[in-house]
Amino acid sequence: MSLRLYNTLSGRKEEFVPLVPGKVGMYVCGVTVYDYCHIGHARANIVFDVIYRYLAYCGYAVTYVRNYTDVDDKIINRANERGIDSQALAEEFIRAFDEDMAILGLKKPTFEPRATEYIAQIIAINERLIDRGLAYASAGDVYYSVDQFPGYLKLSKRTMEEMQAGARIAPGEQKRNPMDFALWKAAKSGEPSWASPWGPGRPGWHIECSAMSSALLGETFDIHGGGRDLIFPHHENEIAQSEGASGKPFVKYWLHNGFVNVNQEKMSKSLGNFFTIRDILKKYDPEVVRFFILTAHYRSPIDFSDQHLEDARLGLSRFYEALNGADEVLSRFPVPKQVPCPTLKGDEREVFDRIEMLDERFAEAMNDDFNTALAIGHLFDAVRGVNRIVAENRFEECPLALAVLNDARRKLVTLGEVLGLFASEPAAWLERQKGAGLSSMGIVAAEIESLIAQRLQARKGRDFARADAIRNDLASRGIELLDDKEGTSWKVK
RNA sequence: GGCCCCGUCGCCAAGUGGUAAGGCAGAGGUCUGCAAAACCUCCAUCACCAGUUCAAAUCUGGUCGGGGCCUCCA
Repeated sequence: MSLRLYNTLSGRKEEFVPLVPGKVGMYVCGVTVYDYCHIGHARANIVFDVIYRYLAYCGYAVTYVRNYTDVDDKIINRANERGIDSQALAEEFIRAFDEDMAILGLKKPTFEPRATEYIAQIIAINERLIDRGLAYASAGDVYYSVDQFPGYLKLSKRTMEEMQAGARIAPGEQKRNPMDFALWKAAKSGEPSWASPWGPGRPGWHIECSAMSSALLGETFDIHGGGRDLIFPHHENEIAQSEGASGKPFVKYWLHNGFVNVNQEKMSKSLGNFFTIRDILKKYDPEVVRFFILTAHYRSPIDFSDQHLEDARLGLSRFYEALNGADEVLSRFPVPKQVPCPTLKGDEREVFDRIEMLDERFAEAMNDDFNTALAIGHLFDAVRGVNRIVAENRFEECPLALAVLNDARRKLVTLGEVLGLFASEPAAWLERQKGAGLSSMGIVAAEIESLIAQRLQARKGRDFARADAIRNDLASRGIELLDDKEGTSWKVK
């Protein structure tokens, strides 16, 4: 059973064969740091975080590079608006990005280079492209001559005619072809600049990724990822630059994640309908956001809405409730060395087998182009298995059930970690949810506890009308009471 | 205008040739003083039409509906 992934370049799923056995070089386009990240960035970064984790789980030594583009028109414009230095602005949003990603539970990539640290390499690629006749200097700018690169548009699968037919590009005065793009821009006053053979200037948009990826991963590497919207022009231009300069294939597998929509409409900066990660985290647990994103396949569009996040919260709670239930049992019963079960029932066997098979089924799903939605479906099966074993409560006569329960718990946590999920202590996570729910409902725990005590008295006196009145009152305020042998607990509905 | 994607149960969502995963919601049952939670059982033939095939949600053509790219954007 091998990993297959959808390669945008070929337009189909392919078996993953790394260039060097056992190793993977992966580059993912990070952010241009001029503003806070939105939920679309969250999706892209979470998706590739999971891909990174899964490749490592499969035993690959992964070198993961995710860049910061810290020099760009937008950064300069925004800095000028605020009257501050563009490098200071970039620093501010690099920090914000790091904070957001940390809260969302992202693992740190192997390298997080910044464009401005690679100016020398950028200039070297420019020179190389000019030498090879693929680029030309013009009035302090350098442009890529797309006519000279035969493979241009092979990633986005379009033709020059198609592009130009609908293009709203005004031919720049210095460009030979309106499709040509800037590799280097001559400095204007008030802009950051570096010395170059063409005079002071700064890099164009796409060149920084070609420079950083080749410096850290080599001229050819395995996986390059990013959002769909980067296919054209960004990744197309990266190919032209990198392959033009090296004469070698640039990337073996191109992976692109789908968009986040808001109310069925694409969320984008230009439409202004975007939510920042910070806004969302005021309302939702970061793990709920991650769970929501991973319940759909990474290439499908997902629709962001309160309802869908609420659904995700319920789904994730189900996992933590089950883990918590397992913990309670396991804290009461030691897992025995010998695990006989003299009276194993047929359907019990089935439950145990499904848990036994969990790793394989998970891997099978993930091996099919990182199908996290299917993988989570399998994990839900294990949840039902755990709940069932706990409900059966046959640990005295069937120690095997305890061993399987322990096994299931361990597997859920291990596989969950591949997805970046279930890292919290279940009891603590559930407590946090209760706390967060309460603060938005204007009720305090002490009041609930007091009402529970009153209800207990009523029940003792068999005054069930009174007891039920209290329960209904709480229910109408969003608090659910749960009676069991140990007493009464509560949770936020 | 050119190119491309999508349309699966009330909602979300897997499934790309062999007879529809999973979650939420719903119905019935077990448990319970009654509930809740949990467990058990039930709950879709895949927008529409016409083809290809022994066999199609999955392939082809068409229709309708939704969305994207061609411009900064994850």
